[in-house]
Amino acid sequence: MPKPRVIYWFRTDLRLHDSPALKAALDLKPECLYPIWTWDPHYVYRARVGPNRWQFLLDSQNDLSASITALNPKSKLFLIREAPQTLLPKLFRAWQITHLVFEKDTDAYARERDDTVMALAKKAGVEVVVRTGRTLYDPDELIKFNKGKPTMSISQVQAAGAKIGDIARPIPAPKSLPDPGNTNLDFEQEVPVPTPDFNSNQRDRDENTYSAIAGPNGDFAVPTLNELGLRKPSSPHRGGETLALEALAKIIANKTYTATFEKPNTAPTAFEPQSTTLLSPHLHFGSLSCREFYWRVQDVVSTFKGKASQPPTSLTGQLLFRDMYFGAQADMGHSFAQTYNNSHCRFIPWHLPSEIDAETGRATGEYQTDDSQAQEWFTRWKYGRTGFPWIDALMRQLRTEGWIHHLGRHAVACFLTRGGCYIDWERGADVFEEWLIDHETACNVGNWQWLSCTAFYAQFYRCYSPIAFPKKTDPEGDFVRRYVPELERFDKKYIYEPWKTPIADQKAWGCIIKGDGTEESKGDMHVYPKPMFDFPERREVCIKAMKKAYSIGLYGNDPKVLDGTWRALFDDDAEGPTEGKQGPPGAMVVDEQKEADEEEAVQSSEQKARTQKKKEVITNAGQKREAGQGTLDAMVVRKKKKKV
DNA sequence: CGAACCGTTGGGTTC
DNA sequence: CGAACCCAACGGTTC
Repeated sequence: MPKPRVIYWFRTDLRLHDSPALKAALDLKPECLYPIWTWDPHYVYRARVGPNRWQFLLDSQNDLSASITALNPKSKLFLIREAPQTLLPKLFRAWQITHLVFEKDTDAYARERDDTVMALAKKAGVEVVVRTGRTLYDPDELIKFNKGKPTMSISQVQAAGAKIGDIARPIPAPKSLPDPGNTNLDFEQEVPVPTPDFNSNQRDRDENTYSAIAGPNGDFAVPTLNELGLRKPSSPHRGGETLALEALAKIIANKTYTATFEKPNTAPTAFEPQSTTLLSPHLHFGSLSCREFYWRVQDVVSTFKGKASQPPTSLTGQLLFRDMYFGAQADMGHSFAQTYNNSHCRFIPWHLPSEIDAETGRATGEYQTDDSQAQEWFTRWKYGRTGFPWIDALMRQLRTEGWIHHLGRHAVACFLTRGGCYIDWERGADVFEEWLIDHETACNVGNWQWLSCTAFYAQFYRCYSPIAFPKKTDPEGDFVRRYVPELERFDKKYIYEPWKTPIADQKAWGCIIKGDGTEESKGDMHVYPKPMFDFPERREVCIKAMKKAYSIGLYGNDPKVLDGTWRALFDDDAEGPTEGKQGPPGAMVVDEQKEADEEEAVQSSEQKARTQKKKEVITNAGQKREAGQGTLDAMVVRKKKKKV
């Protein structure tokens, strides 16, 4: 038997401590171990990732690479710039690999990717070793012990978890690592096609990370933000296992905080420091193990002299919610992240619905602008110009720092969907995906469904007020003053509703409340927009619309949703794109043939204008661009035409 | 089977 | 000022 030559494939497990998969690799007693990262074009071009999360990823990779080198000066994180599906078979041959080891990943794309890679490994005679480590429980096990169904409530997770058994204690980081073998790459690099590039709006120059397979210096280095062509990151939150373990230690040192933490009682208005742990981005990239977190907390709780908090509100409870969302996503795959064809997501006729590729049934990443006012509200929401200081402060904090408090996320999500704009939760999820440094598809999508009352939660009459809610924890308005500095000098009486401020006071406090957020400040006088709608009025409209949608009771996989006949069930004057003749022909699907027929049949100039408007494609940045070559639209069109 | 109760995180009024 | 209660009312689970 030849001695094992092992590739350890790092993905969302950028750490050395508590890695069951890395332990499995070392247990093989390999002759050589290659710690690698495959620079996947799916992540570079297809996922929405802003500069702040890129920075966090590169931080995490660089820190891990340094830690590997500290254990073995010959080793590092070998970063190889090619899609894993084409790269790995070539590596198997070039390095005479016997084993491929990685941590299980149940994300929809990751499953497909790993299935492909496992088939290729089998073909190459390479043994694959997979270990669970990303969540407290294996999501597939959770489903199995939840009667084969997705975990949709925390009690289901707790019941299934009790059947699975104890959560494993963390594994210490290895004290040494085997040498890598030769690192020859005597094969051709397959350079990916960079279009469509969903991250083009994140760049201010060309992306150039595929210039050479082992990087511009041939040293397998982690790419730089410069190579990625990214705009400058603005977040103060930085990544890496070293920082993660330091941050955890600091939290654990405060025994009262750790043992009595109750999420609903933490303040979303707190900043410097924030009221929650901010460990979520480390959990996402795997620079912190969830079991390390769980047991360090549990050990404090079990020796705590006072009354400790309990799941689901306690710190460990937060990890259970994470597992719940993974257990839901793992069962539903791609359909989990969209309404269309989702068996567990309620259908609500929101504005700005996702465009669906009729062939695959999957969201294309684009959306339909059914209503110009909703589009304007969406853009104002995204860029923090709604005229509601609480909402705007949160969205500005999100954009610049990449992190906001969980309850702040509730506030902006409720406002965008069922409690204000009546805009599709998928639009909000897209923005969070782009800007959050802790973006985790399962948790992000799950929480957007929760807040929009389309899954996990149904009490839509409980609605967050952008005025009353922040007042509870921040009557002075310090949070708003920090992130909406033009209102810094406003009296606390008006800080959450500045449009009520007398003109004389507006002038005295240096900010005029007027316009829609597009107006420039004049001299030393700032301008802050008027609220974009009357909130109590919108709340009433939304609750009424939600009540109607609930009574109709469709889910995303209902035949009426799939074929578009849902329209007949909703009133023409209700919220949402419900107007039978004016709306897109089939559910959220744009049927190209029908669209073309309609175009030909256009008679009035009014209709003509509308048809032309539909041809504009709105990017995830809310910027209009021409639909054409290089867009996902174009790709889909090509695919369809080929079939015809 | 129906009623009661519960669900991590609402707002407003009353006491 | 904090706790208790109502508002108008969801689905899922328990009894």
